[in-house]
Parts: sequence; C-alpha cells; structure tokens
Amino acid sequence: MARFTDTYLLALMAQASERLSSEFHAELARQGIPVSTWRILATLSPDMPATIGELSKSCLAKQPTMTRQIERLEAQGLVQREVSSSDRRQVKVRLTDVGRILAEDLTQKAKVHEARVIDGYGASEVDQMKRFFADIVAPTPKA
Amino acid sequence: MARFTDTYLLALMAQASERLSSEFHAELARQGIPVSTWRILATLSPDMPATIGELSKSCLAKQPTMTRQIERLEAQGLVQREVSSSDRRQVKVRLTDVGRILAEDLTQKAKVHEARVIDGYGASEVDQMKRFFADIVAPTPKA
DNA sequence: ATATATTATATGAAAAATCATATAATGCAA
DNA sequence: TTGCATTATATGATTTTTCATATAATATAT
Repeated sequence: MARFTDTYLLALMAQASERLSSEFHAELARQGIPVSTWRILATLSPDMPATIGELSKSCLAKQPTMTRQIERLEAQGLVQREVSSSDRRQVKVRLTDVGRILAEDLTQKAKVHEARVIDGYGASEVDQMKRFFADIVAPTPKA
Repeated sequence: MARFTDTYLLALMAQASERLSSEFHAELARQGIPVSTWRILATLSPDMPATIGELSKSCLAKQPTMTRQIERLEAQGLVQREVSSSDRRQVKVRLTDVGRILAEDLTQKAKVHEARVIDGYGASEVDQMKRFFADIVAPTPKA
C-alpha cells in the first residue's frame, strides 16, 4: 500500500511547487530576504500597486498577516501606503524607488531561475502548464 | 505592462495549488483541523510511519516546526513517537488508532474533493499533470 | 580505535502568523 | 434618509513558526 500523499494530486502539486521554488528561495535567504517579502515585491512589480486584500490573496497570506508584513516593509522603506481615493476603506500599496530597485534585481534573478527550471521540459508543455495554472488562478468565464 | 506574477511560472503554480486546495481547507477548518495537521495525517496514511525529517519535507515545514507539531499531535493522542531501532537519532512517527480513524475520514473526504477538482479536466491531462508533479517531487533517474 | 565530519532531532529566545474581533467605509433596501 | 448588511483593514491576545544552536548518534578517514 502506497502512502496516500504519493498519489494525492494536491499534495503532489504543493510539494512540486515547493521543490521548484526552493533553489530560488535559498538565493533569497543568502540575501536575507524572507519568501513572504519576495512575494510582495514580485506582486507589486514592475510598478503595479495593489490593495492589502489583493496582496494577501496573491501572496497566500491571511489579511492580518499581510497588514503586518506591509507595516514592516513600509518601515524598511520598500513600499508606501496610501488610502484609496475611490474607496477609503482600501489601502493601496506601491513600491518606493528603493523597493523598485530591489524588486527589479530579484525579478531578474527569478527569471533566470525560471529559465533554468523550464529548461528540460518542452516549450509547449511549459506553455500548457502556465495556461492551466493561470486559468485556475483567474478563470476565464465559459461562454 | 502586466504584473510580474501574472506570468511567472512558480507564482502561478503556488497560487493555483493554494486555490485548488482552499475548498478542502475550508472543510478542515469547519472541523477545527489546521492544514499543518492534515498534512501530517495524510503523510502517515494509511498506516505508514515516517521520521521527523521525512515529515518536514513532505509537509513543507522546517524541522523544528515539525518536531513541535508532532509534540502537539502526540499530546492530542493522534500520533505516537518511538526512537528508530536502526538509527537511534531518528524518531519514527506513526498514527495511533484514534489518529488512524481521523485520518481515514479525512483522506476519504480529500478523495471526494480531488474527484470534484479533477472533474472538468480531461483524464489524460490530469494524468500528465500528476506524473509531472510526481517526477519533480521524486525524480526518476535518467538512463 | 580515534578524531572529525555529518546527520537527525530538540530547544531557548525571538519573530511572525493567526484568531477573534474592532473600526470604519460602502452598498443597499425600505 | 435611516438602518442594516457587507466589505476592507487594523489590532490585542495568543499560538506557531523560525533562527540559531545544542545534543546525540552515526559515518568516515586515518
């Protein structure tokens, strides 16, 4: 009898995701950057503000966690906050100049790493995979 | 210009993974079961002992975190620990009878959920996906 | 066999995440 | 408009996680 998680799709997917990211996460660690910080910077790149709520979804964190992460990044001067003019409940978060420079460096490295990960799989296979994932994250409405 | 994370494979994969699991995680929450606990129970199912190290890899947690999670589950009577006879540094963790009953219930529900998730995608597509993930998690050596 | 390196787990102190709930703005119905 | 439900973020209290390192067993080289 095999281990349940050896054939359970969602476990395999989560582990595969973690595995593929781990080398890059090690690179982040060398620069002293937590994965949670990287996710935020990546989401705001190249220069795309987002609300706390959007960030918490994109970065796989609960909302109170995101509020506190943003507090920290703001204190570090990497992002800035402002109340949304269209909806004053919302908080818009954007990269500062310093944050953008760091984010550009990291996204550049991420692209290099992604290329290495992808290399070894067929281009069409990778493309199919990306569409598959993208559709799950933001489903295109069926006609 | 699109958001970096909208086209970055590893971000899409992590988000898709999270998204697909979220409904089941909500079911776990209704039963008051943390995702971290579920991962441990799933890994030890149906009756497959594992070491702290194996669990920490399988469950995407750091080793000290796993040690403490196992302490908690042991206190709850869901798992039991014993020093490995072959290597006394290792700690073998296994489900107790109570733990096994809970784990069986949850894995059963997980299978139902997985079937619902898979439904809507082609069988061959899903199969390809599973092999893709499984190969990343435990690569089969190239000839 | 001895010293040294490596591996597996544990643990104290500190940082971060989470839960429950508060606050405040917006949407909506009567 | 008024009142009520909903949505977005913040926050106090607590639980978890994490880092750094300790401890102990095993592997390796000499």
